Amino acid sequence: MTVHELLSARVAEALAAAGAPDAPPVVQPSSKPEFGDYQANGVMGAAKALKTNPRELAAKVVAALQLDRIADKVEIAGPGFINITLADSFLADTVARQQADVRLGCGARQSAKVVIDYSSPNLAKEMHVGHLRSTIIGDALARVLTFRGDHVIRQNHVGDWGTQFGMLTAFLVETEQAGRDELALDDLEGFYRAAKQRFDEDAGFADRARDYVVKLQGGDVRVRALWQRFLDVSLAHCEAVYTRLNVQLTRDDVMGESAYNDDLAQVVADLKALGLVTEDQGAQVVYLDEFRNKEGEAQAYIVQKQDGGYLYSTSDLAALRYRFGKLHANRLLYVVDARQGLHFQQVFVLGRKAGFIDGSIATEHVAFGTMMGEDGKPFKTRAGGTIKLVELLDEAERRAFELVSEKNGDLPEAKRRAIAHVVGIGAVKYADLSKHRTSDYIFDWNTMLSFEGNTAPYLQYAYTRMASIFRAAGEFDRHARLLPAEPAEHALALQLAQFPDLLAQVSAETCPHFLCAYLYQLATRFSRFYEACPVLKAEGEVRASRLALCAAAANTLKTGLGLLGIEVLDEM
RNA sequence: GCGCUCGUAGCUCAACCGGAUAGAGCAACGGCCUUCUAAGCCGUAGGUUACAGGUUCGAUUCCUGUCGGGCGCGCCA
Repeated sequence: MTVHELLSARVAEALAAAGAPDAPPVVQPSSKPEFGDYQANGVMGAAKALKTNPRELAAKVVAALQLDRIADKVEIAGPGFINITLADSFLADTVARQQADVRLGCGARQSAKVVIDYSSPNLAKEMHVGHLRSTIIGDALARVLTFRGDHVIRQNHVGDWGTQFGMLTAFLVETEQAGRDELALDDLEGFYRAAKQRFDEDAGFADRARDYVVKLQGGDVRVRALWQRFLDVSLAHCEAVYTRLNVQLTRDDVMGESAYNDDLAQVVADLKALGLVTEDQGAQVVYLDEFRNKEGEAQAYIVQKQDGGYLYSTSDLAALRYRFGKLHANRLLYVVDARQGLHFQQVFVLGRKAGFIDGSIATEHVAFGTMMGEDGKPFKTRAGGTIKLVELLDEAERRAFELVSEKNGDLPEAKRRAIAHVVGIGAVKYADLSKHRTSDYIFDWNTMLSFEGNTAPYLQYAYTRMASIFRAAGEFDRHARLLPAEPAEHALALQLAQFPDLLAQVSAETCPHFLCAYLYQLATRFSRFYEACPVLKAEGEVRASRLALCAAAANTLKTGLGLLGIEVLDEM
């Protein structure tokens, strides 16, 4: 049982004993240090329901509250808040128990089978900064859920199908026949641009491209082979980016649009059999009552074009059915741009209506904001293009290398390069993960590549301070008895004890920024402890306790950053 | 036109589903390295939470309206 669960249960019992059996306890970490460690706000609501005086009810609740050996102090404040200060010994025991557990107290719960759809780049082009959010938010969620004991299945729903692949394969044939090596596939972006230009300028080529689409989707062996070659190159590029970003996606996780090609006709046939489909102007359309506007007009959801072709609306239905029926998931997460919100609502509603999924499965669109430019308008470079992801990572590592050379120039260059990699990539990822995912995303080199304040390097720096202490200390007992007597020690121990509750929140709300905020607070509390409480200069059991507290902090910080896909360093 | 979403310090962002005096970082100003890494710590200043109503003990949070940004709405994904 976590600290929050324990306190909630005890306050609920006390409320029941005081005559409010069904009142929610509303326990949460205190908003200010003066209010103790936790506050229970449920009394006011309960008093209102019972039509009694909240202060009097609070007194009854406090009298009934069983927190022996848990809390040091329980006070009533304001209109009926109950402020709880936890006992140092309780915090010490809680932290010690967590540290003895590989899951840091986050396991032992009912696990779910969760499919997470994330990253999902279009393989026609190189990955650009717009792919960052889905990739790292999804990866962090996959790690957190796995850590908590869920069975996570990653699905990289790459864009590997559709009209542009006809154009690209046709162009591949052309360039090779012409022996134009300068258009080799190692520059995917340039290759795409050249193909697009050719498509726009030459009607003959455009016709050939359209013919290739038909051949590709019809299973033509030669065109399929060209297509496969293109995909191999593009996927290799993605994998290089994933490796560099420390993102746990492999080729085994790829389940692209093309994988559902053979199911699409069946999806439409099933929808028709259920009487859900209407033909309109030659297209097969589903109208859903759930999406009517005030005039009573239903939103159209096209599942088949008038030329017989299918759309992503169809393949998403096929994927939905696959993830439920074949993968047997009971939770589906789609880490996709918020602009597709309506689309996913339609997919979920229609999928349920068509029986592709049932009520036992949770479907969640883990939406994130649109990337904007520094002027607050939709993002574009001066040339109207996009910034490649590798360019961002190059710049991040370059700046980090400059900084580490300035701060710690005595280190050998290879070491500084290695540090710059971890710091630079960490900064980029943290800058993104630390923002609420639903807010629009402003792309800015400086804020994204900052190394001060609430940034990954700050957290990594705190870790190096811990590591430095361990180096100087030599052998010590990581599990020595904790005696968090000083305020800074108490605050740090409290923070550590809250780790399981925090991860539960991240899992429930699918919000990695909660974890960032937690780790920042952890690092801050450690830094204060570091300033206020000498470790190596202390003696006897105090020294042993502080070393063990550092060890617990280091373990939690490293684990937490690891769940964000961010590495730590022993020195930087 | 309809729908979704957002509007918080000069800037970038929080605020744990209605709780106490709205918190951080950056930028500004002032302190702290002979002592475990100063990428740090401490302090000062900075707010009519876009605006107007409403709901109640209590609203950044919920409801209505207005203004403003972004996005989405039948054959791209």
